Amino acid sequence: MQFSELGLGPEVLQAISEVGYTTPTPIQEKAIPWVLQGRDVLGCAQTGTGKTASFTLPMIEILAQGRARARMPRSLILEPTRELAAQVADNFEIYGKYHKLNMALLIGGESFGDQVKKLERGVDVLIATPGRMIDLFERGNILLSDIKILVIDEADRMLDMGFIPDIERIVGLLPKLRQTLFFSATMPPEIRRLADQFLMNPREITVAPPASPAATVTQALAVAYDEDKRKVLRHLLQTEDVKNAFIFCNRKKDVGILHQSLSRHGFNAGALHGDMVQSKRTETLEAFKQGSIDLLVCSDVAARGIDIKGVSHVFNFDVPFNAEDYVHRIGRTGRAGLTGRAFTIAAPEDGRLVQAIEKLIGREIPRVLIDGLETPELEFEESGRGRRRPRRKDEGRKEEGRKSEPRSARPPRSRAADRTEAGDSAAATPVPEERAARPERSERSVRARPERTDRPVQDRPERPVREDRPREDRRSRFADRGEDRRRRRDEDDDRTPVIGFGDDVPAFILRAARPVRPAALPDSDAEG
DNA sequence: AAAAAAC
Repeated sequence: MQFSELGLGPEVLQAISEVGYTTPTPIQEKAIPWVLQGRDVLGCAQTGTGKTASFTLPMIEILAQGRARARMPRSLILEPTRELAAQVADNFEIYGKYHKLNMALLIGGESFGDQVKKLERGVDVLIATPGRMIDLFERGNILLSDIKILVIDEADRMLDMGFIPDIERIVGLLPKLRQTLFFSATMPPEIRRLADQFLMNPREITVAPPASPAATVTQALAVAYDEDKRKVLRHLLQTEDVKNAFIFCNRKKDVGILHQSLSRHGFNAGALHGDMVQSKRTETLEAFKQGSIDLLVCSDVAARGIDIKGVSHVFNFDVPFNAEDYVHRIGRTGRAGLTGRAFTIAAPEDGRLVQAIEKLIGREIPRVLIDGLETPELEFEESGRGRRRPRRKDEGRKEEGRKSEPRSARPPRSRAADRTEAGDSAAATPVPEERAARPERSERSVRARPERTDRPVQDRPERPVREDRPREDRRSRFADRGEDRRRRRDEDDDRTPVIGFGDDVPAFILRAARPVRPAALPDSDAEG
C-alpha cells in the first residue's frame, strides 16, 4: 500500500515524499480514506503508530476547500499537553507546505497577543490545550460556530488529567453537524461513554493492543538502593551505546536535581517539566530534537506522544507510579521500526510498582546487575508509614571514610551518592539465575559488551559516527541491523508484531547524531 | 505518592 492509493491530493503527496515516507502505517492506511469521506473515526492507537498524520493529512485535504473567516476557525484539535499541541502544529507545517492554510496554536504560557491576532485573521486549523482554549473563548476571541472538524487526541490522558469536564464543555459549544475524530490509547468505560456521546456512527480502528510495549524495545530492570540510583544511571549511560535518551523522574524537583548532577558529571543534559517557563520548555525540547542535547531529564510531561526520531534509550530513573505510564515512557524509543532500549532503576521499596508493571505488560522485565554495587531485593509488603527505608549493609562503614564536607553544603541525596567508590568502571551483567535457566535469552539481554566492561570510558575505541558514512554504506549497515533484529526476535519467541516501517525506513530516520559521551570523565565520584 | 493545564 502506498500513500498515493489513499485518495490524497498531489500537494500533500509531494510534501509526504519530500519527508521521505512512501508507505502509510496501519492506522494511516485505515483512517485516511474514511476521514476523507467525512466519516467519524474512533481510533484506538498508541502514540508512535503514525496516529497524528492519520488525521493531519486528510484534514489538510478537506480544509483546502474553502476559506476561514475572522475569529471563526474551521477545525479544532484538542491536545492534553502543550508539547503535543506544538508537535501537531509542526505536522501541519510540514504536510501543509503546498497549501495555504492558516493555523493557530493556542497553548498556555505564551502571550495572548499573538494568538488573538492570528484568530482575527481567520484560521483553518486551531490546535489547542483545553485551558487556553476556554480562556480565549470566554474573552470572546473565538467563535466556534464554523467548526467542521473536531479532533480529540489522547482522550485517555485527558481523562487522567481531569480535562474531561473542559472537553465536554467545549464540545457542547460546537455545531452538532460536524466530523469528529476521537483517539485514545486505551478504551476504559469512561472513554467509551465519551466516544458514544461525541461520535456519530464512527468507524472504529484499532491498531495496537493497548498496554503492550513495542517489540522493538528491549527492556531491563536494575534494582539499587535509593542513594545508588544516580551511580547506576551514570554507569548505564557509560556502558550502553547511548546516542540520546529520555530520563524520566517521578517528581519535578528530582528532574532538577538529576539534571544538575548529570551536568556536573559532564553529561550533555537538559531538563523538562511542567513548572518551567514555556519558552524554556520549547527551547529544550528543540535542542534535544536537534541533537545539541543528548540526554533529556524530564517528568511525565514528556511521557506520552512526544515523537523524536531515533531515540536510542529511555531510562526510568524512578519507577512510574502508574503502570500505564511505564508503557508510554518506554514508547519514546523503538519508534518507527527502529530498535530501542529501556532501563528502569528500581529501589527496594518499588517492588509493588514493578509488580504492577509486569502484570500489565504480561511478562517479567529482565533484571540486570551492576558490578561493584550491592543489589538489594525488591520488597513487596505494604509500605507502611514510618517503615525504615532499606539501606545498604556497608553504609555506616563507608560513611566514616567519606571525605569530610559541611553537611549543610549539600542536599542529602547528593551526599548519599558519594558513599561508594566502586561502580563507574564496572559493567552491567545479567542476573546469573536468568542465564542458567534460559541461556539463549541471556545472549541478547542488556548486558554491556564485554570489551567495554572494565576499561574507563576514554580508553574505549571511538564508535564510528553514522553521519560520516556514505549513503549506501548506511543502508547496508541498517540492513544488517534489521537481520540482527529478526534473529533476536526469533530467539525471543516474541510474537508481537513490529509496528512501523520494517526495513523500509526513510533515509532521514537513519541520520544519526553523535554518540553521547561525558564531556569530561569525572576523576572522582564526588558530586561537586 | 506525581504530573499535567488558565491567569
